[in-house]
Amino acid sequence: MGEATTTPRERYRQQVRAEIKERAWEQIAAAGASAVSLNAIAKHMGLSGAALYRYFTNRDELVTELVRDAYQSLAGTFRAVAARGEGNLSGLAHALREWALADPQRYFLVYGTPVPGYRRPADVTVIASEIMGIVLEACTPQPGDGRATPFEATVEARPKEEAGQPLAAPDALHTAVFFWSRLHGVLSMELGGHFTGMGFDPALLFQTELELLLTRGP
Amino acid sequence: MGEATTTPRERYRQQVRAEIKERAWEQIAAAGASAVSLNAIAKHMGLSGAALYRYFTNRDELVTELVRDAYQSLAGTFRAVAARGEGNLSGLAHALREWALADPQRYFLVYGTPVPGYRRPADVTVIASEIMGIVLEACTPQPGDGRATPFEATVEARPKEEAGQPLAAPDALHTAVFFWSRLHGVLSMELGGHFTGMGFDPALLFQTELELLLTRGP
DNA sequence: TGTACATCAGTGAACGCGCGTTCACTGATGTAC
DNA sequence: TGTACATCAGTGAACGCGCGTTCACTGATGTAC
Repeated sequence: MGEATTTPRERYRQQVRAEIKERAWEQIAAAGASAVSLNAIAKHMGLSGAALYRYFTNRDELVTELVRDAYQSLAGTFRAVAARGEGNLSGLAHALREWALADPQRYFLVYGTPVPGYRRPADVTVIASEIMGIVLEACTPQPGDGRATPFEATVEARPKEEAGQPLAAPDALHTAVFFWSRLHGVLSMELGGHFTGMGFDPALLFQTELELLLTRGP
Repeated sequence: MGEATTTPRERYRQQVRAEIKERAWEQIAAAGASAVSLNAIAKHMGLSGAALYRYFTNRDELVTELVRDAYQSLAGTFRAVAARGEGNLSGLAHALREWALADPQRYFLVYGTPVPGYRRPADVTVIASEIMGIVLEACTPQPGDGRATPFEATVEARPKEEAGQPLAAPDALHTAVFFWSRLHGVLSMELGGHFTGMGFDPALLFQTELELLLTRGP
């Protein structure tokens, strides 16, 4: 254990911080991100509202911390999947879906409606590009790999251009972006309830979209 | 003009209602949907807060009305496109993108992060399915049309199944759903700023995704 | 081990604020005769 | 056309509420000698 130097006080501090964030997540799950309230969290914890200012300088810092944690959680999930040797597009896709379904509001905090005027802190942007990096890696043909692309179908089998307008080369970045946007499309429609009453199984839709991506590329 | 029976008072009423909604949209554009405030709107219009209760029974009714208007606006846009004879997938896609870019927050009010616990009123759901109906129509081969599907490439040229797992038949509903989810994916990533700093032209991405859909189907 | 001091978690009162909403009212606009 | 009445837009004061945040404080926990 590297944190042997951690004092009991510091440990307690981190526990309370963690509980504050947990309560904040409960509020978000119950009424959306704008419902996060320091006073309400304090009351729920049996503390006075002022006590929370020992742990966060203000409400904004708490929310920013939640956003950061959300990004970090996804990055960690992806890293774990990759470490398990399942860091291909299929593995990442299923990890993404599981992660999103586990806490939809956390997912939306990252990829949902942007709050006008809100700027992601620089370090969060770094985590975001780390996430994209892992996807990108899955889209990059590995040396020693049998195939030249992450797809089962070969690139050559696909039409090179359409109606005289050349399509962008299906390079890794291109693939990663469409991997992301398509899965986000299906996922956010599912979580937003836009499929309900249409007689579709969202899991199957996700799977279908993923398979189309895997077999044909973007 | 069928509204010849409208009294001046009623006309005035509608004007004020319209201005209230306009101010509400400004608030949404500035700080998100949760920032809609009757008092702030009233102050901005030079009225007392209580005056607005002549026009909306409460805050909730105003917000619901905005949601309804957003759906109706998109439905109207789609209807107009169809009436212009451009109701194919390409025409609808570009209309969707224009509509979304014209007012991103309006777009997100419809397809953005769902507010936990919020139920769309029944009549809004009706409009939503009307919108889907127009898309569905564009996905349905028209009698007298030269082609059997809305795609340039024929269905037969595509592999019927992959790895022994049969793909769902690319029928109209299937096509419509993927049309919607893919374009929503690209659009919401663009509007959410998740493409910034990646060196992509969002318009081109949208166009590319659309063309892939048109030439290869879902 | 005991004492003196420093650190720090948490309190409770207070601040100003903006919110949604109600209510009795004034005054202007429209309607009926 | 003029008068009597009804309708209705808007006022302003008031309500209770919860919010974020500050501040001087108490009391418990940790540290130094």
